[in-house]
Amino acid sequence: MVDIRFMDINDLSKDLPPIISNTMADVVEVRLRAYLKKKSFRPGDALPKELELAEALGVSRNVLREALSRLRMLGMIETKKKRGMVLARPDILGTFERVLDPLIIDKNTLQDIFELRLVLEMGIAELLYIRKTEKDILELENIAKKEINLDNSFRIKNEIAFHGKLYQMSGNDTLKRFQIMLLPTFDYVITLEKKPTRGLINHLDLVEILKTGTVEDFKKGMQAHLQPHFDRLK
Amino acid sequence: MVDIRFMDINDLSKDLPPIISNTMADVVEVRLRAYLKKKSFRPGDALPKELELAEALGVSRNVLREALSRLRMLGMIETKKKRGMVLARPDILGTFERVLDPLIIDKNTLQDIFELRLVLEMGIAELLYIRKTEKDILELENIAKKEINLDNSFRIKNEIAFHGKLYQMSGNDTLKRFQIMLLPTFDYVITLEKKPTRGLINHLDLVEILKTGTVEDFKKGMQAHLQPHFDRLK
DNA sequence: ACATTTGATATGTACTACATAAAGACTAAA
DNA sequence: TTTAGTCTTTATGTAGTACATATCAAATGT
Repeated sequence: MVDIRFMDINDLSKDLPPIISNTMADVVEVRLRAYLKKKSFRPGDALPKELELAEALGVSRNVLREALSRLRMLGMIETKKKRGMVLARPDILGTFERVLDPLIIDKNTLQDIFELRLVLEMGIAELLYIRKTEKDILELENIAKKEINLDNSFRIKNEIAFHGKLYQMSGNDTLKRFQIMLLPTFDYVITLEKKPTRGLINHLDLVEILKTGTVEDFKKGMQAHLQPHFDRLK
Repeated sequence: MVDIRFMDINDLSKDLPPIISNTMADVVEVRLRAYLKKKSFRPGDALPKELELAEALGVSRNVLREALSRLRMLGMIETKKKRGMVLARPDILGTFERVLDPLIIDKNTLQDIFELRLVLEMGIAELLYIRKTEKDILELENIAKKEINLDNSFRIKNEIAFHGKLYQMSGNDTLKRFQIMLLPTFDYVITLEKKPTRGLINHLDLVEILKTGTVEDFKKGMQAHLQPHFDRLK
């Protein structure tokens, strides 16, 4: 027998996990997911109508609609007025952007995302060299040239343009669209650093490497370019 | 005046963007987002009650609740019985996992995600070397050792375990949780390749490099490890 | 055979009513 | 005074009904 007088609050919360009161809508949402999964609908397939679903699940149409609303927001289903509902192809990143957009991201997550950006830009070299074109490099160069003497606010925009172009050059749509997720980090950096820290390698240098250098050169260049940021990590 | 006979379909769709029949719930969702953003609530702050919000927006409580339900699902707000609260840490990836789970991802996206994985693993080296610990390396080694002779199905699990451990060692929670997003790609690879293609460097080699080698060594090692995959890209 | 109208139907919105849980106030006992 | 118990108030959760609206499909007219 355990003497409860000697149990501290931590042990207690460990033994008694908080009761998660699932609302009906939550349950219905999960059930619907399982249903879609089980019946393995193909995109475009018609779903039963709301009333039928509500009745089958034994909930009011209200509750069912709340659940449906969530799935619809995630792009998992689409509803037309009379057509009923069909299974759709969820736009993976579309949902992401919605969450991230108006967000007061807490500092830890922001830091996480910033690091994620570093990782992406360090790892993008191979794709770049597989898919870069003359035209792309020219555009990138134009972006880099513009930044010669810009004040701070325009500098950020140019940063975004440059690195965004790199993502686009990777030829990977999903990656490209990730930029939206990374946008907050560009401001974040500015607030972190007192004065613009510049690596040994700037954007124009990177462009030059893309033109004439090897993948290895580019990796080293990007590393040097981002070095100031890495130095701040711990 | 433009002669419509000479306008092709592209110009037309440009001038007449498709009508997106925003349902009230959609609008309310957006409005609520803007509201939260503007007022920049702190975590735990109480929101006006449903009736007040509904009245202010001029919609029924039903519609409002659909919108609230979505925000709740995204983790942007939490509602307790007597007071609605705003949550500051919308679980960015939590929503992701929900969408991705039962998903029939189309092939292009799957390919995109696979490439994303390659990019991440190529770029993770710096973080790893900043944060790796003896204990982590030991655990990683144990995972690598287990895979010596496994049949195919267990091999996938081990792949996942190994690379998952790498993500975890990066010390970046967001990155770690990305693994869930990447999981489908592991199967994807298997279906792509006829026989298990192995790079010149295997998992145990990578562990060895982590122990004694430099960051540069590890980058080269990872590159060699993933080379077969890069070879397939175009 | 084609264009128009009309009816049926499924989703969208509104409103009402009640259940339930939680916070706060109030009371009684140690 | 503090603690435990009860009651009241209140905001959310759930159910049900009614009607609006858009769309498909069949019926109708030319």
